[in-house]
Amino acid sequence: MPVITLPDGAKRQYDHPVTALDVAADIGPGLAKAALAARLDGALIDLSHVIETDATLAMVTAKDDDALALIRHDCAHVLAEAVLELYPETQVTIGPSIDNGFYYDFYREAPFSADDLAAIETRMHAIVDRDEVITREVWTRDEAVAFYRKNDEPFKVELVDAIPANETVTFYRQGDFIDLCRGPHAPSTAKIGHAFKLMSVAGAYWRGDSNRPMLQRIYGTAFFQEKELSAYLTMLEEAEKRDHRKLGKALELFHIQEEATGSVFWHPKGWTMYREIESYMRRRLDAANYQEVKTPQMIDRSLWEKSGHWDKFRENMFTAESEGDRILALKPMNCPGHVQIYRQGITSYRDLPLRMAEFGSCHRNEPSGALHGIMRVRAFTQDDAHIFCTEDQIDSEGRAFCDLLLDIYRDFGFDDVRVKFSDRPETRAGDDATWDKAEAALESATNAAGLDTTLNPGEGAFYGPKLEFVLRDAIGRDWQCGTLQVDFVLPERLDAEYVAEDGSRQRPVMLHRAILGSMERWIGILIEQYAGRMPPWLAPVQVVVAPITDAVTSYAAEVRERLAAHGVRVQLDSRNEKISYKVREHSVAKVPFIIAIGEREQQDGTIALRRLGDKNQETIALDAAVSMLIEEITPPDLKNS
RNA sequence: GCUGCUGUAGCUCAGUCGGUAGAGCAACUGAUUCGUAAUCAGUAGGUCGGAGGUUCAAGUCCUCUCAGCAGCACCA
Repeated sequence: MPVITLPDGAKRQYDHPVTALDVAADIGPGLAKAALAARLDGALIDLSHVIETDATLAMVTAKDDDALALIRHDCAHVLAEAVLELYPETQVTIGPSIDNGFYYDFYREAPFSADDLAAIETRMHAIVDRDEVITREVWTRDEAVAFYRKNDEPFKVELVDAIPANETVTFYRQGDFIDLCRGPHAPSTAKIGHAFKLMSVAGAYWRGDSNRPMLQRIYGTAFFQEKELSAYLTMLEEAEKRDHRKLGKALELFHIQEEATGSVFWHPKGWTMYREIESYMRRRLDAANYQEVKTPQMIDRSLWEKSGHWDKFRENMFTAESEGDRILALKPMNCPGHVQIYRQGITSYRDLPLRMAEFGSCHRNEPSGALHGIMRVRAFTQDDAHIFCTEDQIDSEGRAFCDLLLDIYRDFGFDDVRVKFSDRPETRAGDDATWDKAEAALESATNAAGLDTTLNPGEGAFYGPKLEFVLRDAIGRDWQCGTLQVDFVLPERLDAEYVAEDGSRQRPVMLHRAILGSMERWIGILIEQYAGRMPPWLAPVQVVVAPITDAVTSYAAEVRERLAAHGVRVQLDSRNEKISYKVREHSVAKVPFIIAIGEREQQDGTIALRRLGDKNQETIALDAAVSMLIEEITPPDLKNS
């Protein structure tokens, strides 16, 4: 008979099998009421689960980390129940909890409208109020298949069919609704509470396969407390405000228009940022012993055939015609071009590692649905480089790269970087020994750099393993920025070689690497990270000098001159407007420093400085202010030197 | 690319039952010289994304198309 060990180490002995709920009730009625599920020897179970042997047991309540996912999953079932009650012709398929809520995929001819969503949500509240008991049932797989065949639900039949014939499956029933589900679930629908909301409906392919039918996915979110829900919704609103597409327009950084979808028109202010970032990167690359090059925008198809891109990447390549039937392709990548430079002349082992960098403008014909502001475009510039090296140098080059990348990310204000490690895919080039070596080298590079990686099994490129450096945007979307890829294949295909110590000809390894990824995406991420309030060194306009009356304009102009002479991006706002109007306007434009000049400042040779976001201002002697501002706007890599 | 939604002034949006287009902000002009997040007054601004159709009449209804948005798929 079971001995139950509780989290505090206490043991309870029973002379008969008990349910998790029995144990909870034994501990106290409050706990029995609060319990949503339990954890049996670490695994989540229903409260109704019968325990027959010795085990450790912990109750899961709203305080538990897993509890939110649990009620969200419950909520998905309530959503499905509501949909079936309102639209009986609908087929339910799959509905899990996800990071910020849950969804359920439905098959139904007619699309769900916004009004439908409101009606469904209302019905969901009613179902919660009904407090339907949620019960678990164990069926044989064959029973389940027969059930769904009879109901003519092919999607469910497919799910159950995938399970081995002699196994059992579990169903969860609440009211008249029953669904194939692993569980666990809370004991009744009332446990969900009312702090939930349906967010949107959108298409989603059945089983994530674009060749299969499209279902309608209804997204929702749920919390334990109403105020948690409203906090989440407020957070979404705030995130929307820092959307780079809105800010890019509002701050006059760039625009995109119909005639050039997926390409950016950089306005003077946006281009100032762009150039500042490019200059910074150039300094960092110089310091890290990279050599910068520039390769052709269009290259004959024959080179892309050799490199393998024509085969594997043709759909995404733009082409142009010339001289009759000659086909040129706009480069989607810089690597083949770099190999052409590498191949000029003979390379000695003494020249390796050779680090070749390019701010390479690439064109890729991305699917229309993939385009997103300046984050995902068809014309973009990579801070690309290829390191030609020996296999033995992969490790040290990888480390140096990770260090450089982290240092650069830090300079831009990103400390929290997630790294995905993609190892060997099913179909690949190169033998296992080489892969072992490459993977080990990449791993040691990340370890040395102090990076935590998550494994992305089998997601490596066919030519080698890769690291992907991922940042998350304001709206919670992940964007891949940096990458480090080990490549044994391209040097072979494009016949790159070097002369080894013993005089033999050898293949170099190519490390493909980017830090920012694309200039466009990087700037988009920066805008969202800072909500448009760029660090002073990146701000398009760093200082505005605003005279309070005409009488002091000449002194204000002098202040402007002083700053401009030191390379400060400074403007004089001598318009006939009140100082409060100017302060508001330049604050809205997110200028980091506003200098107000009045009679007092003119007389004393001072300035009144106001920092963006501050309510107050300080009066500083002009000389001191100039040197302070110069320090403030100095790019991070040039500070203290 | 797929599903759904959206497209009206530089921006944010309103526009009823089909009856010939409206607000705020921005812009421009004038007045105001005013010490830290919007001074007042006036003026101008639109082939209603594009093409076709229905109608006496289309921003409004229908078809096609382009673009944007959300999600899915894609991102070597």
